[in-house]
Amino acid sequence: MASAPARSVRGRRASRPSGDDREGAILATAERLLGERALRAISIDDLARGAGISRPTFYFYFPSKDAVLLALLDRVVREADEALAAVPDTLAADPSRFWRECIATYHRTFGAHAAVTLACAEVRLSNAEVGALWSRVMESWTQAVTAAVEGERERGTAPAGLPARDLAIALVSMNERVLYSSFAHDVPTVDERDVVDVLHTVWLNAIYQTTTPPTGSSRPDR
Amino acid sequence: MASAPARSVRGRRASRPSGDDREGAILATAERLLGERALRAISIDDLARGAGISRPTFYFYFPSKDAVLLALLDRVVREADEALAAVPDTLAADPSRFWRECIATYHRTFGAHAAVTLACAEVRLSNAEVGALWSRVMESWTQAVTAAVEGERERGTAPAGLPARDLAIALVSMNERVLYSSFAHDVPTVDERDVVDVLHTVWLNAIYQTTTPPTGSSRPDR
DNA sequence: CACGGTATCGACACAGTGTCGAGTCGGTCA
DNA sequence: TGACCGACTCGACACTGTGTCGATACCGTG
Repeated sequence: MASAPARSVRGRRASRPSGDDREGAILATAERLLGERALRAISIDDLARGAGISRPTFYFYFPSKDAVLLALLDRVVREADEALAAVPDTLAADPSRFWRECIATYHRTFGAHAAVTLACAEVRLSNAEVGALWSRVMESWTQAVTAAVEGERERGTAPAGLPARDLAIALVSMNERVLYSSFAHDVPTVDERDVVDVLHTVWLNAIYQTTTPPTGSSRPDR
Repeated sequence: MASAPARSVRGRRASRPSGDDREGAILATAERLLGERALRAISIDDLARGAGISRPTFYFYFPSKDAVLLALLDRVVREADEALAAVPDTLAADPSRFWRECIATYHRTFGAHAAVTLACAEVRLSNAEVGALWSRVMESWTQAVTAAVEGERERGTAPAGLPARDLAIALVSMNERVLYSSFAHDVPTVDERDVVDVLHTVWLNAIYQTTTPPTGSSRPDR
């Protein structure tokens, strides 16, 4: 949906770099520059020059600077979806580990593209498309958590309490914000090495209302 | 020299409005326009015109658009500080009520200036001064919670667990994000009427690890 | 080889920001 | 009273960045 418009197959090996090369070059330049400064401090001219083209030519590939970021976010989101799908479903056997793995996976994936994540967190407030994709991620994460919590309650593992969806929203929101602060080195922030641990603990308390998780935490040493 | 007479039409009023009037007018215009659209869609010319002055004159009062927002935020923060200081310290007698009142106070105060709050949440990512003030609020809120949690633990009311500061950061961050979504009518979001309730419950679980709060909630009906 | 889609850029129009210098105005003091 | 000062005001300018348009070059295909 959010990927670049599917153009017909472009010319093969030619003396001139193909459009796909250019598109990739713009994307690569953008991610590199985002590591140095904020998107708002990167002009379209910077992006174009970095990709070896002129500013008007940039518009042949992307309608705006934000569209480049959207494409970048799209890649990261896809990566996160894949990584999350690869998390083994140990919810029944070892719920603590399951929640921890999910949280750690988000942390790892978005942390690996912190520059893009940070830029998107800012742009999503002003750009509807980035905002929509971001919301979609939050929503799907929320739905998955809601379902898992309801499952645990049916199994009798977790006690009843707040509507599962409300609880899920609160927890997912907390993760977003805490992870963001951690990537941005915001103040106040949790020590980078402890974030996953801290979030994990709050999740368990909120879902199971118990100090000691149902089964031992995979990293109880702090 | 040889100034055109047609040019000096302005300044008809008997007494010129004072600088304070202008400053207040700019602030008022800004808060009003922020209720209609985002800061980025408000030009300095809009602000100046709204205050009855020209664009260059705007710069006599504020160095930039962001500075106006900073002044606005400063007022809201002051208001929040006062409101919070007025919350009765029932931590020992009725902890549940105490936490609820604190959360509700933030919700009420910032909610009363949702437009300013929303604008600041966006600008703080790009403007260092707004960001610093915002961080200061987060930090002081965090420190207060940290101290209260430590107090509860010493009293034996709350069990040991996560370092109090880490727990505080996680909870305060959650509040910020959930309250923001609520004001912004973001997706996913908790129903406006339930936000305080939901946050309150998660706080109690995280701090006391118990389903039923130490003493009855002041609004258990949902 | 000419045709058409792909790709490219110079030049322009435009919106917004910030600054400068030239003023106006009301009050103070010699 | 009139020279002066500081608060206040704005027209005009310089600058930066965005987005568009029309002209043109390139290249595989018929």
